[in-house]
Amino acid sequence: MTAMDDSSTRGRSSRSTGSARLTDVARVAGVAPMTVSRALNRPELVSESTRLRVQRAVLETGYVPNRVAGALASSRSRLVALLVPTVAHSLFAEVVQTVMGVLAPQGYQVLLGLTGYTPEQEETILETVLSRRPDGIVLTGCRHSALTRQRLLSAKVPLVEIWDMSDDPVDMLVGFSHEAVGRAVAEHLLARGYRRFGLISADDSRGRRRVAGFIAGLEGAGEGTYQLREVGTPSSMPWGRGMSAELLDSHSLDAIVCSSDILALGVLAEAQSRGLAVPDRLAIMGFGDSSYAGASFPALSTVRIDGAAIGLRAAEHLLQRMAQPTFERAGQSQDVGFEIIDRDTT
Amino acid sequence: MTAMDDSSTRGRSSRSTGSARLTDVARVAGVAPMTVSRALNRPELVSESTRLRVQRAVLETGYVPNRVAGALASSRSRLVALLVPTVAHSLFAEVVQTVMGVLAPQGYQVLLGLTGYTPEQEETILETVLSRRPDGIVLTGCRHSALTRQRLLSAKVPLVEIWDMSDDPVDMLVGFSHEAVGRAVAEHLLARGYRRFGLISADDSRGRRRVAGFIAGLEGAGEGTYQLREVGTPSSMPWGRGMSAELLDSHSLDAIVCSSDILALGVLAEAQSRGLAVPDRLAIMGFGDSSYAGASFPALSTVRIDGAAIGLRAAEHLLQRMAQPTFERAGQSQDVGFEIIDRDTT
DNA sequence: CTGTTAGCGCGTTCAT
DNA sequence: ATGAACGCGCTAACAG
Repeated sequence: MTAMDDSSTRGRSSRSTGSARLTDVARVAGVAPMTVSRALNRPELVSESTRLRVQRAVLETGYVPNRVAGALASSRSRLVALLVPTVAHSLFAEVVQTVMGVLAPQGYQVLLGLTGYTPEQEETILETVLSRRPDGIVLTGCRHSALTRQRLLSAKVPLVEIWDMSDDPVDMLVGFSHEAVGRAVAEHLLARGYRRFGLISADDSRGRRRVAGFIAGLEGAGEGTYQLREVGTPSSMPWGRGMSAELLDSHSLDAIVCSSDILALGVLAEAQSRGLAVPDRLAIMGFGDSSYAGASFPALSTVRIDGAAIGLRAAEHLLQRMAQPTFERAGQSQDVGFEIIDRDTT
Repeated sequence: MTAMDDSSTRGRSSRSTGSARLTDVARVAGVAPMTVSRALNRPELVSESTRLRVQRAVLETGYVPNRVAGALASSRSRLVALLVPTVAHSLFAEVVQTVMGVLAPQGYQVLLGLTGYTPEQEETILETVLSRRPDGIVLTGCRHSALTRQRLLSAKVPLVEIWDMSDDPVDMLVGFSHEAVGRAVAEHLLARGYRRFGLISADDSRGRRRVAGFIAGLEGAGEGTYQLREVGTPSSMPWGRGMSAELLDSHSLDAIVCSSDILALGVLAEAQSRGLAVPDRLAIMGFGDSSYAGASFPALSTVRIDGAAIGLRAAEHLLQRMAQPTFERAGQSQDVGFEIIDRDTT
């Protein structure tokens, strides 16, 4: 049914195998190219009969619209850039899932960028991403290099920064404060009587800010001691298990605070193998918990981050702004907060 | 430094804020647009002096190339479509990471598509993806709808199907046989003396084929009984814990086989809370293990899938093919296999 | 409701 | 080593 009609002398010489174009459909349907374009993009502006003829012609030619031409002509790419450090972390994977789940039904496709955890990579990737002229950008974090920030500002594209908090967002912002997380965890654990802490953190800037917040929390209370260890990426259970073993061998600890839930599971494995009662002899605090580890291993405490809510709101803000004809920075922040979940809680 | 030079009368009326174009850079540099294009894309064809003038002009204008125009003019999008069911699963996240890790340094950007687990979604997403004219496609699975397969064939784009095995790949294929996994697990566990099995599988077609392979393995051996349960997506520890609790309440079981490692962790939690020795009283078999759960909880067995190897090879095959000037289907398959990891192994 | 005209910003091709 | 002309496939803007 979709055979290429041989009678149609294709436009130029070497288009040996190229797919059908709008003009091909138009010729087959016996209408002008513009009418085909309308029949496809704004069917309500076209009469029923021609719409049907066009549909038939589309099937007959096997036409697939060329959106790169469309984007160039209309200055609307229907592309959203989504920049996250990694997808190999359940938290960011959750964000990607929800953002795409909202955008895809609205006809937006996602250009994914993996920025790692360094501003340099972010800078490079942002440049290549901007060259696609996306209609919107979702970007993880809000501590950018000067050049990144400048490009963001001059790009005149709706932008949502996520997963962090700042006083002067570039445009829109949905996230939470990492310092606040650290401080809250410190206060929470101190209140429950823990005093000697091990900290296992991934080598990433936001993780370090959570650690800094934690330490500030201890200092503010004038109590508690801590040992800090950094692990490489990607975080994994063996890292958590190995680092906690090292910490427990050399120090007497009440509690271990991890920068992800997967590290916390590794710590749990180590505690179990040592016969340490969790959380009575040793408290274990994770971060994120998008796989709901805490629901299955209730001895695990965690800082629950609602990645789905962040993704959802970011995508919705973006959609709203992309729908507006005039570009204007919003300058609004939304703090979705976090929740410390503990076996004692609820 | 990047101020828009006001003396330059921008081409047309309403480009109030549009970014600089190639012609703008050319004017500032005092050369022809074509020379700027070359200085940027093929610097070796341009004299050192003009190259430097162009570089300066680029900085001065804040020029960011418009790759949608470039793609239209050159018929090379430098875009690779990557279609996976989800990224909220460590296995596919690992594939995404490695594919992007290989492609980004080569100047390719990734258009991500989430197909869920249904051929219908795959069909829809493939259509929108093809409209961007990607230079290559990585697609999960090889059981497509008729329309999908036809579009794939007529798209004339290098394609790698991954994560499955087939006799007649559309183009290139890197994966493993799900039936073989199921059968191997059955034989492995039977050989170790297990007989009464619980199967917890996600509601996905490849998972079902692994289950079918497992059952075929039992029937081939003429031994073993099984109870099957399906869980919803996304898989999570609570699903594993809940389903295994239900199974263990109503049946006397030797072993529980899960369609993912995260389910297996939930089963482990349930076993621990019941005081069941693992794997002596109850064997637990996962699938994937890209978070290396088995390394930290050695009581867990698993079918180890090397998602990184799959992503790596897929990306490399694609790069090679995209570099070739003439399009030609390869028709080659690569079985990367799998490995059953058991506490008894090694 | 439908058609015509005129580019979108760039790379290919050929000339110099 | 550099430039000029042309068109990639589509849509905005206007006309009818």
